[in-house]
Amino acid sequence: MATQPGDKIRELRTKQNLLLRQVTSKLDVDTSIISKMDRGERPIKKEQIAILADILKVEKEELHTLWLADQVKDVIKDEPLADKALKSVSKKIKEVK
Amino acid sequence: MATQPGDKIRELRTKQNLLLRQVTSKLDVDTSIISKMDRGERPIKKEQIAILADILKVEKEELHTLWLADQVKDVIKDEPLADKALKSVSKKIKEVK
DNA sequence: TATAGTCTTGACAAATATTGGCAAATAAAA
DNA sequence: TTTTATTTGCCAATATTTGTCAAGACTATA
Repeated sequence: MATQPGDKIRELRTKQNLLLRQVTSKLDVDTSIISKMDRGERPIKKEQIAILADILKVEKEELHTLWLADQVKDVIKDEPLADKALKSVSKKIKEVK
Repeated sequence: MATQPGDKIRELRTKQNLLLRQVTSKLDVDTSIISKMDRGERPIKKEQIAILADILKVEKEELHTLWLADQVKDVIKDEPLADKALKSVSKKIKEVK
């Protein structure tokens, strides 16, 4: 299963036999950018997620959650205190609700 | 209780009757910067956390966890899917262990 | 092998964001 | 009030991010 947004995007694209070029046209970037986004070499912008979900006929929410988790992972990777920090944030979120 | 690193730093500093100027000397930045960091107007760098913990005689880990949580919060704030994303990241972390 | 189509890579410039310093304004203390 | 401490807004320097381009690699087909 795809756990990174890039993997998911590639998976969806290839399954639907879409070329990079066909995706870029709506996303308004060069094919090379998408190629890189696919492989996690370039970050994906939040606005692009919505467009991609549209093109690839997948729930925006699914892709967006994947993207958001990836953003978080970027912050806490290599951090020994990651677990503590995550718990504290989760707790704080609940309090707000 | 202080939940943001800035609040904590200010709390510690004032309790110990330290002036901004006295903190800046070891941190090598202008007082205005620390004033801003205190109030969350400027981000605090990771390296500065260790120095601050030193100056303020507090556990590095405590300050660092606070800082990390703040970084995460920055990413997920205003995100309706925050909770889902956080859970998925937590899960992923455990798997790695 | 040759060719055409697709994808990947790296270098580059432009745009954007981040940084800290300074000086003036404000607040607090004496 | 005078002095000291903190805050604020703005600036220039620096760093990061962005997308484009062109060249190279890969794949399939004839």
